[in-house]
Amino acid sequence: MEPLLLYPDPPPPVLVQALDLAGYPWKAAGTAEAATRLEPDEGWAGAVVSADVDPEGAFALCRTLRKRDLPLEPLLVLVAGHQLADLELREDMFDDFCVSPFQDRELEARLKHLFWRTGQGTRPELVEYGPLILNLETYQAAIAGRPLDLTYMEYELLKFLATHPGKVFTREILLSRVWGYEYYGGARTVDVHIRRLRAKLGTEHEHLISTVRSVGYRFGQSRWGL
Amino acid sequence: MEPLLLYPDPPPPVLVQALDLAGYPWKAAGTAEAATRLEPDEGWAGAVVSADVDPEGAFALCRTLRKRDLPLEPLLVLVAGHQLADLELREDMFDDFCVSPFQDRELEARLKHLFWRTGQGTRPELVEYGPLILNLETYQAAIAGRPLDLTYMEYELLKFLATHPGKVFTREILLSRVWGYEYYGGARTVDVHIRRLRAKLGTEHEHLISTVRSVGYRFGQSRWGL
DNA sequence: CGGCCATGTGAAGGGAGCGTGAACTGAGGG
DNA sequence: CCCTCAGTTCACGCTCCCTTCACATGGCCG
Repeated sequence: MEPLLLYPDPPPPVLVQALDLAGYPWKAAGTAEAATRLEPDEGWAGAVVSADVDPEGAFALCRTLRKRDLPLEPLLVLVAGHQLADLELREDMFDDFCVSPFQDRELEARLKHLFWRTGQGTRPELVEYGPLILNLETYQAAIAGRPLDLTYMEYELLKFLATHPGKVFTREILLSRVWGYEYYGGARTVDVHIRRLRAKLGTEHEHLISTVRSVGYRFGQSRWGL
Repeated sequence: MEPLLLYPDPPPPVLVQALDLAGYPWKAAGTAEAATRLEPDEGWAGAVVSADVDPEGAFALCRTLRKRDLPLEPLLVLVAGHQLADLELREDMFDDFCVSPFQDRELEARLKHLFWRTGQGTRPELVEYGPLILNLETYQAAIAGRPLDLTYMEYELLKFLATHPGKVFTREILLSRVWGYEYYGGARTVDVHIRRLRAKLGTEHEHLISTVRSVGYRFGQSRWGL
């Protein structure tokens, strides 16, 4: 799991304790610049911003995180009881809040519900097989969390193979199903695309596409076990 | 304002006190049948279900309210601290929760935030994505606070893209959805409008619209992991 | 071991797709 | 009538990548 972004730096000990107890990884940042600098390639899993010590800095950070090109979600703020009235003017800057002092398990329950909720709303149409994920709506692909930069034909070929895992296809079948029935070209074209796909999958995952000599190619495991 | 549905009947005095203090009208129901019988013509504004006395009955009611043709929203449950772990298995039965004993103003803040959040869905006068803001009522647009002077078609195109962030659309789909189903013209028209939009977004934000070669265009980015 | 066939590999060309500048059309206004 | 502006279309050129070919590699058979 990607780490949570915490504010301020260092974060309040009670917050750290609760997150460690719940098993959430985290990194702390004291400024928006630090948050950008420390951000993992896959982005933050979310943010927990403590606003009871430095409200101005905390909400300024919330605003910045929300205005990014890829808005940070979900965002949970910790507030003291006397700050509850201030939240009304900042509804758009957070997804949930927690009143200090809080129980460890309340924070954990809120994070769980937030992740569940934000995951529900934007459930895209996905093709998944092991570490491979294809997002059919956005034409994006990822292997083991790492984004894959695929060309159009590479994506179409991988999509076709991944939607029929374990099955072997001849080059001719692939040409007709992926390229189109009227396609007339050399069968070796398939080989080259398979090679590029393997290269982009990386040495760790290239075995996802296996060669069946004298027949064609197969994605994923064969179905002997079924 | 329509009344809130409360459970059980009679509701806990602390709950009644908090709601009366905040000015929310309410009616209590002890069973799902009573909830249906007492429901106003315009429907409930929401529900607050206290689960600390009778958890089984409370969550059974939640399930019933959620399974209706028009699911009741928003739904807030009150739980005792020791019940927090039970929430994980019932994520889909509530929108937010509050831990007893609670402060009056925490419940008020949670209801406010819930109404704000669910109100977003039914009243989208604003479209926001990161630094971009579209005001649908005034036909104004702004990027990172800077006003954008968009023409009609530019605005319509950007609005359509921004309301479906991450998703890729072909030129044909864009022509039919933005220009109109009966439109008959060259697909390159889309290219030119995309280019003008990028120019007006500025070099800092033009990457919000990305080209997916051989497919079409995409606004914003997609989230991975879920 | 040696021949043969199937597949992997590297490189090069050519064409499709898209960005870009500019012209054209029609509506609206002074 | 001329000017402006929005929308559309066109021509040009560049980039990318699909395709192809030649060669290398490797497995299977005698």
